[in-house]
Amino acid sequence: MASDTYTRILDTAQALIVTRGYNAFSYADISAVVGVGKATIHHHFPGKADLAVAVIARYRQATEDGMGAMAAHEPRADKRLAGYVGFWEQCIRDNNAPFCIAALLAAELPSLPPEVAEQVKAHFDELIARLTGFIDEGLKKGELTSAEDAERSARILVATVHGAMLAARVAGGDAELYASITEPALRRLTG
Amino acid sequence: MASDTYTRILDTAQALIVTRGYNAFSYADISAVVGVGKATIHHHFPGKADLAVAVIARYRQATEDGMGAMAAHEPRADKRLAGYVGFWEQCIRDNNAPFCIAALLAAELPSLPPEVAEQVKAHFDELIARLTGFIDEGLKKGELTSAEDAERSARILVATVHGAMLAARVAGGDAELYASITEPALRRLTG
DNA sequence: GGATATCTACCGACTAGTTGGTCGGTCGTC
DNA sequence: GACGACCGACCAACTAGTCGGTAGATATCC
Repeated sequence: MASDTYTRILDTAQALIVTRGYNAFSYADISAVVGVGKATIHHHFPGKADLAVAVIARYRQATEDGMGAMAAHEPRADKRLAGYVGFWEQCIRDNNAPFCIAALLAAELPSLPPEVAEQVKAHFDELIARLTGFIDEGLKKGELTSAEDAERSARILVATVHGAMLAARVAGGDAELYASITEPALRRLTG
Repeated sequence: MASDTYTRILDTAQALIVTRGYNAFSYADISAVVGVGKATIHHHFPGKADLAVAVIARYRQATEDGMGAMAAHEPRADKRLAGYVGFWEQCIRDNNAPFCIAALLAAELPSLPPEVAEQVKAHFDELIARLTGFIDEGLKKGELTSAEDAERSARILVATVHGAMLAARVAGGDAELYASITEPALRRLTG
């Protein structure tokens, strides 16, 4: 039973990590935003690494849920991939979570506590596995075309999406730029 | 005339930023590596932002020099692009500077001092401009083929390279993985 | 040529503020 | 009366940055 404060700490931590990364956010920052003492944060999450792990674990779950829902409700592989790519375009446009936490933390990976790094790696594995599944299915059903095998296509797509996020961030949160980079990558699969 | 200490501080700062990012390295770290007092670092670089700006400025110059040398000595556009993509593959393989500083700092952009952020943006602009020039020339000479215009192709290539760096870092510095992602992106242009 | 002034590189010791984290304790609820 | 949520006060370690000062090279003046 996640309490309200618990969830708000998690939300705030997630937002802070998305904009600043792991090393540049502090308990004091969260304390100020949530309006609760620093000790309270330690009560829910003993250490900073615990907090970060909880954030990514929840993020992984949300991703899995989203992917699962897509697998259940959207039969066409091309539309599934468009859904994944388009999801981030919308995030950048709305500026609510304009970056993939795991991608950001991946950049900082060598300076991350081991538990946190493991979560990041796990997210990448899951994401690649999901998309590989979608692409594999799409290739077999003829909804997608690719010169490469499914896994490699998935890795290329994810890399392009992450690189496009970076480009959009440098351009001040330019969702159009993100779209103009990812659209050809998507079209290369959907034909 | 850049003194020895000055250069070593710069080198160390660059190495630290590449592995940890801007927010997770300190004057004390550099002090310990270079073997000079913290005050000495402040003597050469008054503030942390000054140091970071100097690092990226030098990095930008090195990039421009490298790109210029390629433009001068390598006439074929396809080989120029392969040179750019292959450069990073070698960096990852040698593990000397296994990540583009500007790409790493781009992720941290919202938490960067404005002067540093500006340098990062400037690097991206220069890099895109250079590659756009290469691709534009290559398209006209028939050495390259692309469904998109030169600038867009350049942005796609850069995004793929940066995303592939991220993937390689997550995979523990896997240069093969980097190559397997970037190679198709390159082949899409070189035909 | 010798005394003097200036400059650069460098350092130890310090500061104010922040970091993640601990402690003992209070409050309300079950 | 036990328990979870919460808090203020505290801590040692670290942060970027400052200060006054030293050693050595170089330039200036007589």
